Amino acid sequence: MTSGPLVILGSTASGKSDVAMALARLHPEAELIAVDAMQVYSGMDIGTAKPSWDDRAAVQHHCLDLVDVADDFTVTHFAQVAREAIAVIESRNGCPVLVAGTGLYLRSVTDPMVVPGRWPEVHAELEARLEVAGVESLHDQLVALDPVAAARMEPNNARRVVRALEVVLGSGRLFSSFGPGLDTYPPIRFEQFGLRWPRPILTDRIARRVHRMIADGLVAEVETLARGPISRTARQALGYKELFDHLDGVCSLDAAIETIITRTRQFAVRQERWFRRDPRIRWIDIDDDPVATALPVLELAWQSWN
RNA sequence: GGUCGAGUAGCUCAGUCGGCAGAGCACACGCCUGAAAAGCGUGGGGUCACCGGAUCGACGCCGGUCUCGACCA
Repeated sequence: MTSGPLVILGSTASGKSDVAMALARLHPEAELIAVDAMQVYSGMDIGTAKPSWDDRAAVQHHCLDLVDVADDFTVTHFAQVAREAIAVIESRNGCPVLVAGTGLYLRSVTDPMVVPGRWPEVHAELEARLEVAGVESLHDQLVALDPVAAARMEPNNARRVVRALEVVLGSGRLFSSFGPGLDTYPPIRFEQFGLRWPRPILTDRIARRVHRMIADGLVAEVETLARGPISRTARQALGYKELFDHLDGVCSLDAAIETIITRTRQFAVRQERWFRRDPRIRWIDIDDDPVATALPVLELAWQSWN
């Protein structure tokens, strides 16, 4: 059986970074690629649980700090950078190991995804129509133009309806004609391992981690960001948007922390739901020490890979 | 001790004239193609504090009990 680069994936607080670091320390040729929609922002370190500077000095990391917090960021940009990183690592006989928490970003790297282009003027016009005419009107038009795409989304999901119409009107092609969709899982060269926890234990880990982030100075980090411009993409990061609210006087610090914990828990569940649909993932069940449990499994895979 | 108010889903609370028990959040399940830590859909869940009464019929009306809060003593 041929196998390719390893992917270590899991929800937030699943311990995937620790496991990846432990694996990389055993294999000097390993280089880590962070597949994470928020760790691409420089200046957002504590709240995104970015690898420490010590870890980054010990093991080569990629796809961290790609852009300034003032910039928007997209899947396509990520896919491009990550694919380049993989190519560079392999060209010097290194071994890329993807550490993934953002499902869509991971698919954009591992799968042959064709993401349609952008048509900003069409998009702006659709947003304007959304204001006056409402989602139903736009969805009706999508049903008429691209029934397949329309059937794949909730009529109420304005963001997706607008995007699909943007592509149809802008490209002259059907939105549904771009790639097979996310619900097909073709064979790929990546070997994916998922870290899976009993939910109550993960919930507890999340709460403890949020409190540790606060103790580590997350509020000060957010205060620093609040002084400068920040993109809508970065602004919505968990732990940041709630503390922006707190700093604006919307809620107390304790209330903000409770909200962060709740939303992070919900996010972790959404990550699990995304990943568990992918039949290509091999799951490692953990209920205590992620490194001790997962490392032997990954070592086996590593041996058959190299 | 007295007066008034409150008690309804895990939480915060709506519930009109007595006529099938509701919302938001939480939770569970699902979706996802240039914002994805984003955006959306579906669902489960009730001794309407308790006991009794009048009524064809009570969360609602009458009597009593308990708990909480405010005020008065």
